[in-house]
Amino acid sequence: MLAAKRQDGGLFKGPPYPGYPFIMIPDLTSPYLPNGSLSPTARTYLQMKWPLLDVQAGSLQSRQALKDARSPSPAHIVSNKVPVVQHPHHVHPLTPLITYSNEHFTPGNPPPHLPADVDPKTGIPRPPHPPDISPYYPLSPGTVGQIPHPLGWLVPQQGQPVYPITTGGFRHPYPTALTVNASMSRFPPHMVPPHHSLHTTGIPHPAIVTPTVKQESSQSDVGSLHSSKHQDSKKEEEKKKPHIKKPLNAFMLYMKEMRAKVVAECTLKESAAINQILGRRWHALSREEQAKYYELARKERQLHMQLYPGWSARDNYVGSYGKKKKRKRDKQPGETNEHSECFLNPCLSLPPITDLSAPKKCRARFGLDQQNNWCGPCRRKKNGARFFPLTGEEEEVFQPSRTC
DNA sequence: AAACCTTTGAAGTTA
DNA sequence: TAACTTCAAAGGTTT
Repeated sequence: MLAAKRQDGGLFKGPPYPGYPFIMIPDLTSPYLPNGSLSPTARTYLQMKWPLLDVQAGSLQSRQALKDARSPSPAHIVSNKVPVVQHPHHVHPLTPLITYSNEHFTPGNPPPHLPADVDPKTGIPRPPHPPDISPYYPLSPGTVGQIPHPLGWLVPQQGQPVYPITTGGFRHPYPTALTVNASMSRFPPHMVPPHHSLHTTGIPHPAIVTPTVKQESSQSDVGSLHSSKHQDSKKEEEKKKPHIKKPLNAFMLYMKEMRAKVVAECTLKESAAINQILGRRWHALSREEQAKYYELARKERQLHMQLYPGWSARDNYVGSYGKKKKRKRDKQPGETNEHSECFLNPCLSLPPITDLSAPKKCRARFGLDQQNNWCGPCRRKKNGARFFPLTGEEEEVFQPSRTC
């Protein structure tokens, strides 16, 4: 219950940036920018994500927003921002938002004169990503209109039934709207039929990961030694149960969109380093820009709730999916990050990070405007922080502390 | 081959 | 209720 309350946006815990709810609440009912135009983010997202999903019957707070979101007629929707083709194995199905127009995410954007990207694997120069097309969707010119909608599982295809009712012959990554509704109406959450590992196209949904054969075999090996019938049946259930991934949070959505761009900008290829850059860029975003992602993340959660009423993040915790507990590498206090030097790369237009291990949780959690909520160590560190007015970005220069 | 690294945020668990 | 933990993505690196 609590989770549901938290997810519906009505009882949001204080967001990292206080401006978020106040910015976004009006946006719930209007995906339009202050200038009156529909924001590309909302435009693309809403057009693609909510054309058909019936969310009005429930009790979520933003029903009206969703209703409104679905309302715009095609004439209202500028199609030039709908370039998306979803690679079934790489793109989250809930990721039409990847279609954001870059123009709205200028912070940290590279200068236009930057050279074309080079594929790190092939060495072949990659064409620059068209501003309207997500870098996650490599499209050849003229193919946009031919490529299935990234939300094909939600969007009607020409000449095809919108929501084919499938039978046991197929597994669906996400249930179609019909099956969603059916499951919602016919089954209590814990009994939602797990028949959604594959889309009607047969393409496995990236958000749903079926345990691998190897995992299953290893489980069965163990089971052969110690299992009882009860344990076997339990494992059978687990085998059948698809792994429904968590909905992406705002930062994850941002990362997904911006990763390719950052990779293209500099020579770094290591995700950990890229993520550090993305984290800094995230903080460099204006609140309005961040708010877009928070809003999208909120809708992701809503949609996820609609699709998987009985799902809980707990389902993905260690043990329920057969993952081994992560091993932790001991990192000595003060140990410098091996990638620090990478941040000297001028392509980042950011100052070098002196101490990458410095925690930022208070800043991340409360934001700069609520420093009174920060823990003591973070406040002290903040006092010693150095600012770089050129980028407007804060750079902390202090000894690492594990306090926060 | 599997875990690690690294980021933020959501949500779960623990004390 | 605060603090802590896990997981979500990504892919090169480490074990």
